[in-house]
Amino acid sequence: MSLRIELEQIVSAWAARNFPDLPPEPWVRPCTDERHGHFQTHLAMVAAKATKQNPRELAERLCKECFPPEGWEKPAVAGAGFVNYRVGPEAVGHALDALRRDPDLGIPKVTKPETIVIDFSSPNIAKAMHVGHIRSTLLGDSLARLLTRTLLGDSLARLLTRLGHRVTRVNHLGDWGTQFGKLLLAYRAAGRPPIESDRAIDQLEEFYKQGHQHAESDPAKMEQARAELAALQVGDPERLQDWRLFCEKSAEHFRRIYERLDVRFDSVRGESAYHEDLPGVVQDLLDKDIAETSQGAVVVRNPEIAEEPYLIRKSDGAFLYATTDLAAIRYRAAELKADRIIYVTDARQQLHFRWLFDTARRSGCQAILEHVWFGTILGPDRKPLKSRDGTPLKLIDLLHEARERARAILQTKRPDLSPVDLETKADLLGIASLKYADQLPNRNLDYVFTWEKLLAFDGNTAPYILNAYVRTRSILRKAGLQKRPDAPVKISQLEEERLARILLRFGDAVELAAADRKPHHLCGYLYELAGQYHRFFEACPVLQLPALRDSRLTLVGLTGEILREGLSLLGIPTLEEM
RNA sequence: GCGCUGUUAGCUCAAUCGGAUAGAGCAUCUGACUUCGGAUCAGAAGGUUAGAGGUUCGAGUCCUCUACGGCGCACCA
Repeated sequence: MSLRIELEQIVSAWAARNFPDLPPEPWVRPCTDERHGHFQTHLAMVAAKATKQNPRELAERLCKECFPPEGWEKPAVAGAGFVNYRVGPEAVGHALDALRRDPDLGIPKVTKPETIVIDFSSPNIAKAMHVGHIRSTLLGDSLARLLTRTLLGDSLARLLTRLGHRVTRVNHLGDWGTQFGKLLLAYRAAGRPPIESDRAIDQLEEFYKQGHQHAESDPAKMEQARAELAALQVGDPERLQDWRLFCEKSAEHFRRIYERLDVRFDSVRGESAYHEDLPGVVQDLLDKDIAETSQGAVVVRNPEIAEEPYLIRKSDGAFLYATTDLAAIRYRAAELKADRIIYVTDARQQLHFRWLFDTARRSGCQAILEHVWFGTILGPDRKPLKSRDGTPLKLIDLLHEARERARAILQTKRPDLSPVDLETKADLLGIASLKYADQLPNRNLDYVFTWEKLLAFDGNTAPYILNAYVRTRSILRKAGLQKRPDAPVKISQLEEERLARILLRFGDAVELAAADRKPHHLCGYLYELAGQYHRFFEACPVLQLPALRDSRLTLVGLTGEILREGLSLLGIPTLEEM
């Protein structure tokens, strides 16, 4: 248990006894300025306001009645009614004893485990994955890891699986939309040529582009494209065969990218899987008087959301992605037993999801529905990031470039590496940097992408944190150890006490990132930890002082484990040396 | 027009659902290499948090208005 939580329990118990009407909130927080103390509570001021008492007097009382645990200093009142607490070195040592025995490294268990479906990534068939998919892919992956880890916990977790969230990662592929009419049109006009695996996606994109151009400029072609789609959707064998080919080739492309990113799914289920459910979904909404017909189409209305209605069936009888999403919710609630469904998409779909959730709830959906949205990745010109020719930047090119740049830097820093080693490390560093840089900014904001920032080695970057990790490994190697010793930690210097206190905050950081669905909180924590480790490293010799050696090696080992675990929650691998 | 969202140091970003003197990195300047890995560390400088009101012990954070930007508003996904 973290120092903060230990104190939190004491203070919140006092709050519950004396001010039962106050809404629960975390009363104990780390001080922003160490000079005030290590932890503070503003409880007295909030309680004073609610009960019209004097805040300083209340703070004095809190001080007297809320004894901190053994080994802490006496609390003190400051400012308008803050109460400050300071931990002593022995208490920090004791807390570390608990931390080093905790296989979960301080990550708390959820009290109410849920079955959670996370819908993320969702690329379209016959199109290369591009830069627009990266945030959803990485954010969704991190959320899945965070939510899983929060509950599952490492080894102890197997015993406690039933106490953890059960996370199902879903890739909802765009494999059934109107783009297939245009694609089929051009593909068949070209005589259905074979699709070659190594450039399959490029070929398919080219056909789509042709079909799109033709259809846009020629109403007759547009009509043909519509006919192609209709033929596919009623199950024409030849079109179906073509469609399957497109899906297969696209799946290979996705698989290669997910493999490189180390992202996996429990369920890959495209829009086509819901095709047969759609008439029933619309009929059900009509039966329940949630939907109505309007100008030949079927719509849902809710003036609280918008004037314009939500379209679930076109006047020509075709269905839309709204309909598919409604069908998917039913499937996930009924078949996957989801208590909660989390959608990870860009900000532009907010209105769609408001409609979707509202409609689903009105039709009786019990699952909690959540839209976790994120901003756009911008180029240096503050416009959405594009490749040189103006098309969306392809993910595969992004990964390639990341590796090239990482290799170039490695070659100057580590000319001694063997070619094989160089390749492996360049690949890992490139991907680690890319993943970290993408998850560092608050997901709600647009952010500006630059290669310089991405692969920089100083500042808040993956290489900086990995460097700290590598140094922890290096010291243990030098000490002749495979893993950390498990010795009591004796705090003797300020820089090691600071390091220890940060280590003890890991659980809080993970919990915050998971609760907020914002992995960037974890990035901030890891950066702080890596920075403090570097300062500790400067100030505190580890191997030279026999009396402190085991204690400090334990601290070093714990730092390494938490860095590794934290990075892995972000989907970022570590390496033993770089 | 309606709605969502944003504006913090020259640049890129933080700030734990209202807490103490708003923090980092880059860029600029100054130091520390007989190193447990210098891909590091120490320090300087840089701010009226877009602007104006309001709420209160306390506002970058909440409310109102204004300015500027991004995005979305049936028959694409």
